[in-house]
Amino acid sequence: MLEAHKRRKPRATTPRDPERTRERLLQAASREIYRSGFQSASLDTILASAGVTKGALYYHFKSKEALGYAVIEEVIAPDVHGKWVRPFQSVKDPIDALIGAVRRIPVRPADVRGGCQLNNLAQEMSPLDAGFRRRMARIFDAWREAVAFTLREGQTRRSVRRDIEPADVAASLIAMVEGYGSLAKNAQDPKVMKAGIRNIVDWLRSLRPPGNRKRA
Amino acid sequence: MLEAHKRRKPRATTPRDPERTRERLLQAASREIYRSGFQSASLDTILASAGVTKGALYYHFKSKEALGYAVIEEVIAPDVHGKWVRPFQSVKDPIDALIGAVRRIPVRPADVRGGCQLNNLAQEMSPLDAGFRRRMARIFDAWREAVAFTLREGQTRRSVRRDIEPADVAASLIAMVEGYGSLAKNAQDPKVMKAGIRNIVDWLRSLRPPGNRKRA
DNA sequence: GCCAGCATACAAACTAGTCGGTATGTTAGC
DNA sequence: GCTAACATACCGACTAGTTTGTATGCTGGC
Repeated sequence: MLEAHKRRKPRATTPRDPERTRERLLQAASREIYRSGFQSASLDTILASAGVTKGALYYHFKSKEALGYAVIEEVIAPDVHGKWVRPFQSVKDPIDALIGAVRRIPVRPADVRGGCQLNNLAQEMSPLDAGFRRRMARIFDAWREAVAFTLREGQTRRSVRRDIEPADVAASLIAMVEGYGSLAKNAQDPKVMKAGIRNIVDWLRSLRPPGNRKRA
Repeated sequence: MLEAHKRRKPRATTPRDPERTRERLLQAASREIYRSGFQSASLDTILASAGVTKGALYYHFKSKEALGYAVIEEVIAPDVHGKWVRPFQSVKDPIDALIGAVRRIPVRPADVRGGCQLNNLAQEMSPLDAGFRRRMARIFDAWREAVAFTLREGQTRRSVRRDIEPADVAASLIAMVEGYGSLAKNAQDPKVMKAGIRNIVDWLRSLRPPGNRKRA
């Protein structure tokens, strides 16, 4: 503390770019929450990872809770939307589309070990904070509704069995995806997730109308 | 400190009962971990709930981590064993037995909101602590093996379809149970869990050999 | 000059864990 | 049977560190 004169700022990053700073905070928070959970996520870790300090954080977000809400709305929700909602907005064969989405679930070791970010946070925070819970419930609802929608459409086009209830099937699909994700996360083993995906795919195939089976 | 003579101990509880003290600590820890997760579980809260102080805790357990391990081995493991392993050790009809176990899943609001204790802890701690992970992986393995075992037995007795792979079906069952549990926990709604249970039961019925269907 | 956009310093509360002390229980020697 | 010596079980204050959040200070661009 003797040399009080070294006032040289590193200035490695862009001098002033509030939007970028905010985005860096969001991404850093998302990573740290993914690793440690929300409650145990340390603001200091987030700040170090984002390369800013407390002042920047509390300029852009009024509390840790608000930062968490923003991560849900601006990071997690768009991610789920891009993987499980948008792909089904216009589709030829719903079963093919669902199988494709299931097959696109990441199965790299790091992904399997970390689990599903939405499910992680939902498990941790749903009983503890209504703000978290509601925001994530909206994401789950949109997910389920998108899957049910494409199944209903498939039923009218005779590419999906008509003796199944789209809403129930959609819920089952999500439950199996998250359930297998949980098992694989505990096992810390991509093979568990891959086996789960195969089971889900087989089950999805069984939803085609009889006589309309494509492959084995 | 002036009146050094009042040496009357309240003695409301049993004067000295180390086993009981240990058990109270375990139960209190289990409750607090169930509510807040392991990382955010406060030792002070556990101690207040158990009615003892730090000395007692660190006499019986050498660290918070050790306390967590003990909760898994002495609280969670026996619970899962009693619900998902013992019931299948000798059974007439595996499908009936599995349906019974699924139907016995607690669906009271408090249970649904809190979620499955094993799954909660597995989700939180598996990527963070190998000791936790291994202990819980053993529980999941025993669960899956018990279900697969009873399915295999059913196959030899012609009460279970022979074109299914017991290990896969067992994993699917667990994935669905935990997956629906997750959805219901986020929704904070027993109806979600009840609907999931109905779906699981229907799926279990489809595992009977053709022509051996019992009820509708 | 002014103020948005941060950095810095600090506060208050909480964390796991340690440590000296103490009361109770058990055993050994006589 | 009495007591010294020791072991067990537990208390509660204390430490060192971490937590979120606040209050203030600085700085560059318009």
